[in-house]
Parts: sequence; C-alpha cells; structure tokens
Amino acid sequence: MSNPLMACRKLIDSLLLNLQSHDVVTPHEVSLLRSLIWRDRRFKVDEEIVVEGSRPGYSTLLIDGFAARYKFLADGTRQITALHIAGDFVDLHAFLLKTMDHGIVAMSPCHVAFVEHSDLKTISETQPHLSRLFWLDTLVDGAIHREWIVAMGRRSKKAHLAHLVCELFMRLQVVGRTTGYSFHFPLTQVELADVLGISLVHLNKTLQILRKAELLTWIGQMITILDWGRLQELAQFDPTYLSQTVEPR
Amino acid sequence: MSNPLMACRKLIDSLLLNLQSHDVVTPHEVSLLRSLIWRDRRFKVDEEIVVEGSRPGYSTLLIDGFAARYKFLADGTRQITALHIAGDFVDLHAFLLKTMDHGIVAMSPCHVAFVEHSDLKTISETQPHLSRLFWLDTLVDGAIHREWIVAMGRRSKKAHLAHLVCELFMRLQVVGRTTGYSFHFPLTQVELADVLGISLVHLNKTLQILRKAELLTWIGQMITILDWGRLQELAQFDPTYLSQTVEPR
DNA sequence: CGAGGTATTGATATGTTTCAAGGAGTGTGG
DNA sequence: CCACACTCCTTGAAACATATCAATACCTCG
Repeated sequence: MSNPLMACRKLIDSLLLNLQSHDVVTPHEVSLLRSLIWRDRRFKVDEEIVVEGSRPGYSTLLIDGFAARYKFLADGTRQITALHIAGDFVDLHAFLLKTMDHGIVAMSPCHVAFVEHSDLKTISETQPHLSRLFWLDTLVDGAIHREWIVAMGRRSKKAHLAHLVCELFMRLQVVGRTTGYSFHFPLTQVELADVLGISLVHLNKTLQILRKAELLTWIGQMITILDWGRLQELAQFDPTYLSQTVEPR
Repeated sequence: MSNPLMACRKLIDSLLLNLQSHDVVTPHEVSLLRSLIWRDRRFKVDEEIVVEGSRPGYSTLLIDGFAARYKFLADGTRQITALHIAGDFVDLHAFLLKTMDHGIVAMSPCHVAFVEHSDLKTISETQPHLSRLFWLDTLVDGAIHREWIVAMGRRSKKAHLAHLVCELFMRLQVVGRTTGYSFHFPLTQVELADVLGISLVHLNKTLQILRKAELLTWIGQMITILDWGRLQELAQFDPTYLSQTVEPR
C-alpha cells in the first residue's frame, strides 16, 4: 500500500487517458474516480491477480504492466482471451457477473488498484455519465473479443499476429506507453502462442515471416514496428472497433 | 408494425425471460420496458438488420428468430462472431459504441423491436438497476465471446461444435425455445462453418463424428441432443459464464 | 422438367502440431 | 571464475489436421 497522496494523484492517470479517448471526463468525475481507489498493490510476474471461480467484492484497475485473462482446459492447454494494459479496468466485469469464469494473471510486474463493488454500485446510482463510461469500457473489451474471434477464425496466422501488434500499438499509444513505433512487450513466445491459440513452434515460424518481411522487430522485451502501413495492410487492421473517438456517450 | 396492444403485452416476453435468468425484475421495470418499444418489424432470412459502418439512433431487440453478428474480410470469407436468439438485446452495444464495426443479419425470419437511444439514455439516468441489467446483458455477451475464443483456439473442432450446441441449448431453454432436448436451428452448414471458423467440408465431417457417436441429430432445422451428459463432457461445457443465476446485480 | 441451393464424399494440397534437439542468455553455488 | 541448471528461442522432420478442389446426390421451387 503506497502513500495516500500519491494515490490521489497518479493512480488513475492511465485510466483517465483511457476514458478520455472515448469522451470528455469532467473534473468532478475525475475527483470521484480518485476517491474510488482505496488500496493499491503490486504483483510479480505470473502471480494471479484474480482467481478463477472466485467472487471478488472489488474490481481491479491496472495502473501499470501487462495482465492476461485466461482459461485452462482439462488437457492442460491454456487460451488467453484478453490482454490488458495500463488504464484497463481489468475486471470491472465481476461487478455484475459476480463469479469469475476465468482467471487473470500478471504477464509483467503489475501495479493495480482496487475499487469496491459497493462504491461502483453507488456510482451507478448517482453518476449516470460515469457509469456509461464504465459500461463503454466493457463494451470495447467485447469489441476486441469479436475482433479476436475474426482473427482466430478467418485470418492467416501471420495476419492474426500482425493484427494483434497493430491493436496493442494503438491501445498503448492512448495511455502513453509507446515511443515512436516501439513499445514494451513482456510476453514470452509461449504466452503469445496462448494468445493466438497456436503452438509455440508455429508462432516462432510465423514471427520469422514478419521479421523477414521487415515489418517489425522484437528484441528483448521491445517490439518496434518498422512499416506501419504495410503491417496494417497485411493485418487488414481497421481501428474503428477500439472506439478511440471523443464524442458524447 | 403490429398493433400497439400486442406490442405492450408480448414483445418483451423473451427479453424478460432473459433478464429474469440473472436477477429479479420489478413490475415497474417491466412496464418501463414495455414503454421503451416504439416500433417492431419483421426481417426475412439473409436481410441485414444492422449495417456495418452505420450509426443507428436506436437499438434492436430480437423478439423471435436467429440473428448473427459477422464481419467480412477482404478475401470474401466471413466470420460470425455471435449468434443471437429470442430475448437478446442484439445491438445494445451501439448505444455507447456509436459506430457499428460489424453487421447483423437475420439467420431465420426475425421479429425485432426497436428502442430509441435517447430512451436508453433516460433509463441510464433514472433507472440504475435496470441499467445494470442492460449492462449485464452486454457483459454476458462478452463472456460468451471469451468462451468462443477458448473454443476456437484450444478445443478440437468436435469439442467446439459440441460446446456450441450445449451453449445454444442452455440459452434457448431460458427463453422457452426448447422442447425436451430439441430446438429449432435454422442455420445452414455453410453458416455454421462461418461460426466455427472452419471450412464447410470440415464442418460436415466433424458433424458426422458427433452423429456417429450418437450425441445428437440434426434433421431439417431441428437439433436434438441425444446424450446431454456425454455431449457436455466432450465439450467440457461449464455454464458458469452464462450467469444464469438469479441474484442481486 | 430444370435451376439453384444444400449436403455429402473422396482425393490431394496446404497448414499446423508434435517430437526432438541444439543454442543462447541468465543466475547460482562451489 | 567456471560449471551447472534453467528458461527461452530456434530449427528440422514427421505426423496429423484442415482446406481446397471436384463430383455427386438430394431437395425445393417455379
């Protein structure tokens, strides 16, 4: 738990950037958001942030780092169903879904903040606009899910991978986590294979294709897009689904 | 457009059953729901209910029939990202997402009702509980999306197909569209292949496996589950994600 | 009866997984 | 400081899954 003054100032910065990519947030709403946070915590890589099957009484806001929603199957394989970055209200879902049907795990060291469900309920009863922004946040998650379904079902693996890189780049840009065409990407290849739903070996070979085509580099934990235009074209990437336009919601 | 008296009584029945599978709906909320509907309409098979790229000023409620969300890719392939049934608030999303990033098409003759976004906004400002139920409806959509991602990425094709049948059966049961272990299923095999993200030929062969294992029959437009236990087992189907438990939300 | 959509089947081509092995980097303890 | 274990990445080959191509059968509708 860090110092309360810090909490008031910095903890909601990335959430704010996220929300502001969709609509104007009033100063009063900003201060309400600040008051929502009653505790923050850091998780190490591979630590469970939310456990499958649990019924948390709070929701988790990702302040910094990468987290993944996932589900294990009986045969031990894993599918990652979403990647979350700074500013994502990771399990706002649990506020209404109650029982977690999947787990959330830290893909990098993660800094998270907690918000009580009772406070979210109060917000939903007194702050219609802010409630709609929260709702929208989960709707964008859904839109991303749909895009992933399209990618898994009908895109080639290289287009799928390219699409994911495009999406992450645009989402990270909103919360100021890019430098030029580069961004920090902490997943291992095994984990990325679990995102795309393919084997490690095949992911590795797909990656080689994008590298040989000089579309991107991935060195250490840094991805750099070398040719945004061609990458977008290969991925048939259309960012409409991310709803990154400021308009009344 | 049908007679207003009919509209008041029957049009929201399936939506009501849907919402009531998650939480109690008060009589006042029921009458509000009735008053929301200002127009209904019937669509023929393959008619577009909502057009990709449009910015509708209303949302669409499916009263009866099957509809699909889909996206076409440049090479002409299609991926269906969701199947909607009676009682689904099909594009409640557009209320906050504004621009449709995908289309919605009738998979069977569909009876739909329209709700103005301005009325939804009023609801969101005066009816917190009803708003949360609407929000929940979209969250369940998201949970279904995640389950589809898992199925596409990590389940065998026959398990994927079995899982879909399990899911549809449980959803249709809630809105009273099953008879024993049978339900009406109007998709063609081409369309079902677009749901699973596989080729028609392979879908057909996968289907034979389930038929030969005597797990189900699909004759005409009627699917009958012959062995619910074994089907569920093959699919590793756990209905938690459908949130079909009545509790305060 | 013919036309068009739908389902089925077999053969072949392509995509993807699995198995297996090696290499590169990192941290640790003797 | 080196040897070792460990994780992660890379590569090749063989086994398996899935797509594509092609042909036929069936049905409904006009």
